[in-house]
Amino acid sequence: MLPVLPVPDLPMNAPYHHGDLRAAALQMGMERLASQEQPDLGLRALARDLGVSATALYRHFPNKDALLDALALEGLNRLGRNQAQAAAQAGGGYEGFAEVGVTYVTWAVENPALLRLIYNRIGQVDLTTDDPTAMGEAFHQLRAGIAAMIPDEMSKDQRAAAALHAWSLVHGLAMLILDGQVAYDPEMVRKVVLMTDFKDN
Amino acid sequence: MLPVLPVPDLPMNAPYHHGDLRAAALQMGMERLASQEQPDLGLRALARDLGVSATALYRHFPNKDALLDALALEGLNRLGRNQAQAAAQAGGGYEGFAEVGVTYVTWAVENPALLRLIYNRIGQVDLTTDDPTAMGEAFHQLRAGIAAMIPDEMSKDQRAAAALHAWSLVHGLAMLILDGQVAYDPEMVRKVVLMTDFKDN
DNA sequence: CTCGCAATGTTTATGCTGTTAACATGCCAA
DNA sequence: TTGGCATGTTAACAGCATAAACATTGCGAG
Repeated sequence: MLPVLPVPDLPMNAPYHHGDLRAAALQMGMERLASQEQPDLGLRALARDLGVSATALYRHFPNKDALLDALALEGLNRLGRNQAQAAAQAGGGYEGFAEVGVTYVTWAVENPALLRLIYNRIGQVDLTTDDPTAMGEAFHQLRAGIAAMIPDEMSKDQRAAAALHAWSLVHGLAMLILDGQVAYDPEMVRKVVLMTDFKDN
Repeated sequence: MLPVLPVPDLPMNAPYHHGDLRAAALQMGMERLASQEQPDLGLRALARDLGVSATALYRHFPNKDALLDALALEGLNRLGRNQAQAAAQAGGGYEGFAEVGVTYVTWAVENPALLRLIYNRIGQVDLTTDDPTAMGEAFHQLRAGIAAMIPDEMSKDQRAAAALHAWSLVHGLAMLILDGQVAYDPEMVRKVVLMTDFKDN
């Protein structure tokens, strides 16, 4: 009794085969990226894991780049939320500033392929796409999250320089770690981040 | 009189077709990298430009990765020499430190594909290769060039942290510029680099 | 001087990739 | 109920790295 019969009315059991592929592709793509180091995906392998034909994805994405852009945008939103949350939780001043920086590096270490994908894709966004401002908007949010920790009493130019300094520092440190040039160590990250001088030069 | 006859003893006139391919491949590869943004090479295109068959390169390199590794190593040596020269020319102290940092970013802006190739390749060097220490040695030289500008009176730990800070900062800034996140401006670079505080925290 | 071998280059072939076109299926609206 | 549109599949193409078999060249030993 209680046989498991296929219910055609409920698309939740089979969400993609005749349901919401694209969402499934994006989710599977994110899982793939989460479990590997390099941001190389491969349409055929992805379709195979989805139990779908290789060319089915072309009904939902014009090409591979569009799929990767969508994944990069999702990753960028996650990163932006992560930074905003860290900025909100952290106290003000120098200590909080370091906390946000450590958060960025930690996220990068935990999501290497996603971080790489974000910066790989952002450089070559086609502004003629249907949603041209999405990427730029998400990056603006990331910058805002970083800039939130800069002391208020600084001049506008100084604030911009400080924000760029902070971004460059944590991004470079993250990249060096991801590329295997330096081992990840939260203590070391904090120490390195705290070597920033907000005084005017 | 004085006819230009083919001198078979001098391989300089036709260096590759029956001469020194491999050297020609590396040279052509470097030229290719110098004239483009992305470090994607393509064996077939390279062989075509060399006027040689697609598979001819396999007589001199076990595979594409080996070719790219060789190019990355050459690029790393150039970068290391560039930094060493800058460290030697620059005065000591804070100002000289900034000069070396600006030099790194400038070189990266002028050699985008090469810088990307270096950091792409270094992460996955196979230590079982015939020359395992070449890459590590070149990177050690680069680190030494950066560390040369750190004040002498600092403790060993502080020196290490300061060197890592400097490397992360300039590398991250260079990457953000190469990825189109921030426009290149030498003044801005110098200002950002000078926001480093060597005092102990 | 010549013969033979090793180094070097070419041709052919294999399996991978992204991508397109032609064909099939299924759901929803008129 | 039926026609059309969204979605999926199959077949095919070009380009990629790579391997195997074949061709050629040049150099060194006899």
